[in-house]
Amino acid sequence: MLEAKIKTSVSKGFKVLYNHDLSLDEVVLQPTRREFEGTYTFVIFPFLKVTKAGPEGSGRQLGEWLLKHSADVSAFNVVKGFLNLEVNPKSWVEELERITAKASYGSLPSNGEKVMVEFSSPNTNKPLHLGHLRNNFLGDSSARILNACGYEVLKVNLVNDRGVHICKSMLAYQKSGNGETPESTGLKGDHLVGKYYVEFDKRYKEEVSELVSQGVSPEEAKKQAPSVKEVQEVLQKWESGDKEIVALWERMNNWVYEGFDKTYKTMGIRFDRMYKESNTYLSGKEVIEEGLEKGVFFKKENGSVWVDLTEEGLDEKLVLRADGTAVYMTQDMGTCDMKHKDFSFDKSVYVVGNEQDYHFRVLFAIMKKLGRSYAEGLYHLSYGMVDLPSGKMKSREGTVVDADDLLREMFDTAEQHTKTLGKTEGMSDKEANKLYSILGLGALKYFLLKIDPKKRMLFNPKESVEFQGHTGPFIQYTHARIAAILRRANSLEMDGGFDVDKVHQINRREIDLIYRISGFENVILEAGRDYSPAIIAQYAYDLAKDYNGFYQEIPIFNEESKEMIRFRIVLSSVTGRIIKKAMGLLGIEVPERM
RNA sequence: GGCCCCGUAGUUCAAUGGAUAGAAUAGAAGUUUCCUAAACUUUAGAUGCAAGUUCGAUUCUUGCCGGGGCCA
Repeated sequence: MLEAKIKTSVSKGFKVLYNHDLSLDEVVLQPTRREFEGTYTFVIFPFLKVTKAGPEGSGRQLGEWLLKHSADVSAFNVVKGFLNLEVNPKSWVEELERITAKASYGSLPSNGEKVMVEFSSPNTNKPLHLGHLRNNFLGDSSARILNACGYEVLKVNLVNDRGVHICKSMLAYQKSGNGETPESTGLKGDHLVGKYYVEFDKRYKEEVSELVSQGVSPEEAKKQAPSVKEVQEVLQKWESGDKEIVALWERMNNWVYEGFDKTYKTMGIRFDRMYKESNTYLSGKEVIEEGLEKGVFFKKENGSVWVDLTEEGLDEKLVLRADGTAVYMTQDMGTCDMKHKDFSFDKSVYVVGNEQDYHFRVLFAIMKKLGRSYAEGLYHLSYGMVDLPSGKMKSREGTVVDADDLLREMFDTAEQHTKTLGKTEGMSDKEANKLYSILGLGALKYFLLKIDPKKRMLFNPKESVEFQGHTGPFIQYTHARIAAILRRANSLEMDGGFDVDKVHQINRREIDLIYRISGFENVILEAGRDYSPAIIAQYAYDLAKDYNGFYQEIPIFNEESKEMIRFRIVLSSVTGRIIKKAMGLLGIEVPERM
């Protein structure tokens, strides 16, 4: 708001001084670097042609004009081509007042658009792992951010519940399951099914090495292993609706769903709608027909159907096999239509790893070629892999970090840290456990979300359980500190706001804080535009950092002027509110004490 | 082989084409008669290499080197 006012003034100044129209978007105000006086910096260089003067001269001209005509600018200095503006203390105080009064600060008004966010999308043959966590946290957070940007959001999970992978678990279970159930084993359903998936793989490997020892080439052996054939049989039975197989499939999938539900609940993640691939995998055939009619697709001699995307800079791509069976692209086209029919979205976001970049480029290009009105709104939120210090996670080598284990460890670590610091005093067990969960999840979510989604990241278990420095708990701690301030303020009956006209002087720390606070909504928009929770994460950290600096330097209650105390309480309160809101956008809760 | 992504302090991450490249960790040195020291302050330390575009490049272009991914 303050920034917008100053931008308007700059634009006006350009009109008056140089008779040049400058849109507000062209006026870029960047934060003044620490070593110079000022808050906002306007870079003159790009406009020298308009001002027809040197950088210093132009800066001075504009600075003088602003000083005279803007009530918000109290001083300026020009260094080379940089015009640094200092803001009137009163303007800062008023800015804080405006933000305080706006209960909805941090939630932008509805923009009338709908966005569907698909994420998680697990296979039902094994439990969730660290890679899924990045996906889930990203998807959940992006949905929250888009919602704050004014979109109506629908979170969906498209579960891959069919196919050869689950058949593997089923086959192994048939052979050696002995009627085990989650109840009989005490294992979480997804882990039980995962156990049989591993068992299948073990058996399969044994078969392969057996064949190899008999002189079969490794490549052949992989195809010839009896298990391969058996799994294909199970899959065919499933596809033809074999009662026994379908019943087993349902039973085992239900175990997995129960397991997933628990994990989702622990993570604090919910979906508005579930799609199951068993319901969608046959869709897309009608799109093939349509594409052929429209001449978007073409048939090769063997009957397979292709799309030519060389004009789009891509290849020719198979969309239906010669035998008429679907490939992934087939069902994704169908599902895309289905989703739009269900929700009539303006945007549809797929949170999927970057190994599928090419797939989505093709899918979106096809939907565009088919003339889908919503094709422009399709977006692949592509994220990088999560590596371990030991290298890539590989399920075959057992280096996968299990989600449930990891969550458990985070809670345990939170408990240890908290107890070591003696912070559980006066807390009931229930409160304490709730706190461990908030802190453990906060640390984990923050650790995974603070990094630019697009980038591949390193998950160092040691650093992930760190509660100091650039971490979730650091920010949570700041919130708890503020909460303590507010409790005291409340007990002193000093939390009723302040009188703008009675606050005359504020210092650098306070300015930094208000400046940061006033940038929140722009940050939300930026994060929404870039689909990047990392931007919010960085902001929350900067804000907490600013507050701690303020807190350290300025004793809030030890101050003569009652009005200044009240002002600082409001400043604290607003900061706390925004920390809570920002962390909320990451799906992270903040405690009142810790 | 074709296409895509990534190389920034010892390490993990930042930086709409703008000033002397920011943090965090690890290292060194400090701050608790005072609102929560899970904090704060000080200090040292980096753009893979080579050209080009530009008033100005970590950012854009090209080549090389190194890492990763996708395609059959």
